[in-house]
Amino acid sequence: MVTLNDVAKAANVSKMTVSRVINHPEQVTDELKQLVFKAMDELDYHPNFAAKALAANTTRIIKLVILEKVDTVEPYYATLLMGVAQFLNAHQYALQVVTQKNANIGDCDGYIITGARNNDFDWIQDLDRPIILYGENRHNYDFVDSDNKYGTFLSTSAAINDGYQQIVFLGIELKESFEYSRERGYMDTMQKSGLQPQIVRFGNHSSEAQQYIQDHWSEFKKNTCFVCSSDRLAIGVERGIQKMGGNIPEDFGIAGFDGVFLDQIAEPKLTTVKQPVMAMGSKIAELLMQKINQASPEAEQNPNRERMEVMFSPELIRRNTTRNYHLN
Amino acid sequence: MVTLNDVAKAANVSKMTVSRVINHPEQVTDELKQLVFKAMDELDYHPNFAAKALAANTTRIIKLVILEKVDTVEPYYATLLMGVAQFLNAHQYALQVVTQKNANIGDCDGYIITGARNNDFDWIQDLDRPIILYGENRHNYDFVDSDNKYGTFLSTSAAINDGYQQIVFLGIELKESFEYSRERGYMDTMQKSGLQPQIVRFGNHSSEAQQYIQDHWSEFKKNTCFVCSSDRLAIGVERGIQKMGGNIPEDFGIAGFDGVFLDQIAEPKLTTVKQPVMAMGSKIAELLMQKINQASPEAEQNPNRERMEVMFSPELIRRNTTRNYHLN
DNA sequence: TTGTAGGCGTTATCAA
DNA sequence: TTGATAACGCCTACAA
Repeated sequence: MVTLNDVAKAANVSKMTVSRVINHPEQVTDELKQLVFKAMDELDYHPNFAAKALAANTTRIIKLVILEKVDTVEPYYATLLMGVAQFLNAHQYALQVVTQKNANIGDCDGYIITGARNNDFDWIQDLDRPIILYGENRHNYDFVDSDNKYGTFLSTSAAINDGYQQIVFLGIELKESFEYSRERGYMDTMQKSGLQPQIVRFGNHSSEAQQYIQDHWSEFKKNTCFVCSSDRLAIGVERGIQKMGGNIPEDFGIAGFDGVFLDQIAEPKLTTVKQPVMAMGSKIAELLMQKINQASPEAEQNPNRERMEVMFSPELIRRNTTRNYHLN
Repeated sequence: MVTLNDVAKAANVSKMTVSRVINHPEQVTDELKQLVFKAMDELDYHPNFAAKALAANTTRIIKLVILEKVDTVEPYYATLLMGVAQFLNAHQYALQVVTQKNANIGDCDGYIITGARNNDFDWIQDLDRPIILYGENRHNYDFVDSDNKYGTFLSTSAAINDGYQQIVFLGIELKESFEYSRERGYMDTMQKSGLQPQIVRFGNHSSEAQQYIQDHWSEFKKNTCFVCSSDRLAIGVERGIQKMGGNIPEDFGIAGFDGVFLDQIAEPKLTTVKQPVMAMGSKIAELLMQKINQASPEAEQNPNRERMEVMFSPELIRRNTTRNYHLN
């Protein structure tokens, strides 16, 4: 294993100079820097993760907390994780994937929390390291999310432009921030267009949405679009319409939300609001590292400090469940 | 932070004794052990990951290599990862999730490799740490997998017992070990029952399976069961049958393979061969740690050493795409 | 601007 | 069986 010392010898300097070239390059003359870089290169030097952590009295470990029942684990976690991992790897941080149950075993430098519901915040509050949440929240925690309101604005206004007359919103029966934002995006867009909003809500299961469509089939005139708060619901709607013999997308349109995996599984493939999950994962890691590096007890306590909220713009992917897919 | 030293003082012993209590308890008298345990407990001592790694000249990092295009990432990865993470966390190992591209950045103690295809083995061969693969292979690497042959034995023989007359196997067009095993399980079971096997193969996409069903609809008599090599294919079959107006499960049965996520998304829900993905994840981690702890250059080189192959028995989940779901 | 000394928490080695 | 010492690779603090 190549160490600082080896590089130092090769470059004919002390190991502190090498260390400085890495961590405080501005304190070293260009001349020496060149020598050191050359030596590092030739020896293929890679800093030792553990030694770094030990000396700095940090762990260089980030915990990714998944607050969902294990058997429910949504497919987007895999993608989110890839994004997180990418950034972390590049900055020599290791990852620990945990559930709430075993989250307190062992130390770490910071937390990424996903799937947090309102009743999780008691627990989250007790964590004593920097935290970034995946998902907007009303508890004043820093977060990264896609712009949920803008997302349903996109799908709702597309439905309007496509000429659907009746536009129904299928929401998730959950008193969570992201759901409110999605409903708001729909409401605002409808109102601006002078259209009558109509919202129904279910648990996030395709079967409930399907059942709803079948039970209320007579209420839907041709030329109706269903704007959904998730692809799961959208798939249920699609099945319900197919079962009742409705024509997609000519007479009935469907727009989903999420754009991870499920939208591709559906047939016809879903028009959906796609979240850039991978990029969001990287951003979360980036923000967390930023917080870790600035971390000071005062800063953390300061009620006036600015809250970090990063919203990614989702994108409307037009596919085969809304009319003008041929424009795509 | 509580260190070995703190515990040692509290227990009135040297820190080496404390260290031994943790790592070589058989070398310490019961008397002292009790004292040390008590002190550790009272102080809530947790060993320092980085210090351990530094002293032992290891990294205590395991790389999980995902060899798939990022946008394809299958949902089961999330579940597998939870299994791996669970074991690793319990043993103070950290995880690094990487793709092939960035797998060589930074050191590690071992590799877990998933999604390896035949053309990946050139690269895998160059890795110089213990390796466990997820998935059987013909390259003599240690692996954990579900018993693929047994899996299709289960689904095929259930189809026979359910009284389906014609039993068609839909395979994945891939020259990979797992696919051969699944086809073999079907073939053997058919032959033993004196039935005529019939195999067709596609890329692993639901649309291809659906198309096949529609194109060949006239060839399938009522009382046919489609045994599939993946839930993706099974979903396609289900759609094809529905489109053609076939009756599931009375006239046409479907059995999938995998049992992660997709089987639940289908409607009717799929009868499928479920792999215990979470448990397999834990087992992979366990085997890898075992290898790491025994690791010696000779052992690794020894061509006679026993290959580790752990097969998990999958389970047939009877749901609504085969006849006797009411038995469930 | 550069170098020296000491310490981070743990473990292997050797001595008692 | 137990304890003292040195080492792992890096970084901070201080000295030159």
